[in-house]
Amino acid sequence: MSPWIALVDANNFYVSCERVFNPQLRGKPVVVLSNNDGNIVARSNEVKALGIPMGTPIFQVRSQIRDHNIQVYSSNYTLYGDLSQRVMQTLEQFSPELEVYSIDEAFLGVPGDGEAVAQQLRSTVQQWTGIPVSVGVATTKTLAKVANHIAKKSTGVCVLTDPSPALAALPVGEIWGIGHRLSDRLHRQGILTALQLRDVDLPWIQQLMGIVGVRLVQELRGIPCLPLELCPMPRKSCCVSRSFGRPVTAIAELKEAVATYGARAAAKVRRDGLTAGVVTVFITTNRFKPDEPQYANSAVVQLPQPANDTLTLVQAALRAVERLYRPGYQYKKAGVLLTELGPASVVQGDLFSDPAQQNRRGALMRVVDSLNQQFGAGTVFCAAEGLQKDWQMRARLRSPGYTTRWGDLLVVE
DNA sequence: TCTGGGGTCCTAGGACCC
DNA sequence: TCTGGGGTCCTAGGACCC
Repeated sequence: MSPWIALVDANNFYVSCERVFNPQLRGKPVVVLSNNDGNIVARSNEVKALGIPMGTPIFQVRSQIRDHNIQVYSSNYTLYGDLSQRVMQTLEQFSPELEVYSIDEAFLGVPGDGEAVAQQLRSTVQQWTGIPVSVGVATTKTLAKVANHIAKKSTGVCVLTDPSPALAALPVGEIWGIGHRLSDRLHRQGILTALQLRDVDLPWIQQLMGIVGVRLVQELRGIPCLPLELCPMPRKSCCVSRSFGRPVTAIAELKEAVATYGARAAAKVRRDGLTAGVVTVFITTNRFKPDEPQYANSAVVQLPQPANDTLTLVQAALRAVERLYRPGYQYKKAGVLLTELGPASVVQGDLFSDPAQQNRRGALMRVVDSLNQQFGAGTVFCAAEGLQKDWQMRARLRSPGYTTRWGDLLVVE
């Protein structure tokens, strides 16, 4: 195992993605919104400096948007996913020990001179992809997170050779793995800094936080407990859910939405070479409107045998909607969750299944997937998904698909 | 008017079995 | 009054992450 772990984390990733293809945004305050144009999920440094917190609902800061001429974008996950891949491919050049941790973060095992590698990682990613990253280097993942934290606030690179001063300056709630609940619990015990947490008694922390706490303390001490996950474990669930652009009351519309989400989820598990054994559908009204009647429920459909074809999964999801739907409510959100995922290669038929029909379904899905891949998502779809989709989420301010749609290619004049 | 989406892991308690 | 022990599996809820 390499002596160092580097955490490479993109700066303001979604904003940086927008800036790659729209250089006029550089130096200007920019935010990217969540799905349905609801909350701020990415902020440029200029916006952070204004004190607008992460996750703020956009409608609460309308006046600041106007006064400071903040540039606002809807999420463009296709673009961000594509640029993420480019960043990860760049990182692969540096080490075979790469763990892609999220869309904008990766851990790397790096040998030799941590400082030199960190500098090189940073400049190469910038040059090859246009995305600015910060690099934190230390001996465990948790300490690499701390190092990255410092890198972000300083030169973009930090090698943590002596962690103690950094830990003394770090509030316990900012440690990776300590959320606000655990932070409160630790505060009540008089533990305020990362350094204090590092130096607690192990049995005591086991009592307070369980095995998670023990691992965390060990990591702070420089003893690795969280290994690099070099080959990603196959996922265990797949969820597609969205808020609606407006309240939905009719079951017909709810069914369209759930069929749409179910089809998306089916395509995702097929892409990953998986099948699902169970389909769960959930629907809910708007929890932010306590004056309106509230209803939230979910229904589970166990499939007779694991499947990944759109027709089977959508039919199951629609049966669930019929069980769930109650008239008289304003629905705000619905979702489809696929679980009991397993490899598609080992699916075996049950007594009553018709192998010939399954082969035809499989062939059909391969054609559908390749058409949608080639000509764009939505080229071929289930009639149940609807045509108008008036209920669809808002994304009024979406940037073009610069890297994934021929029609959106950047034109240089 | 307007408040996101997609995941993972751990634990406690109950059901069930021998 | 007195009421096994140990193991596994499942589930719901809690907590966290980006």
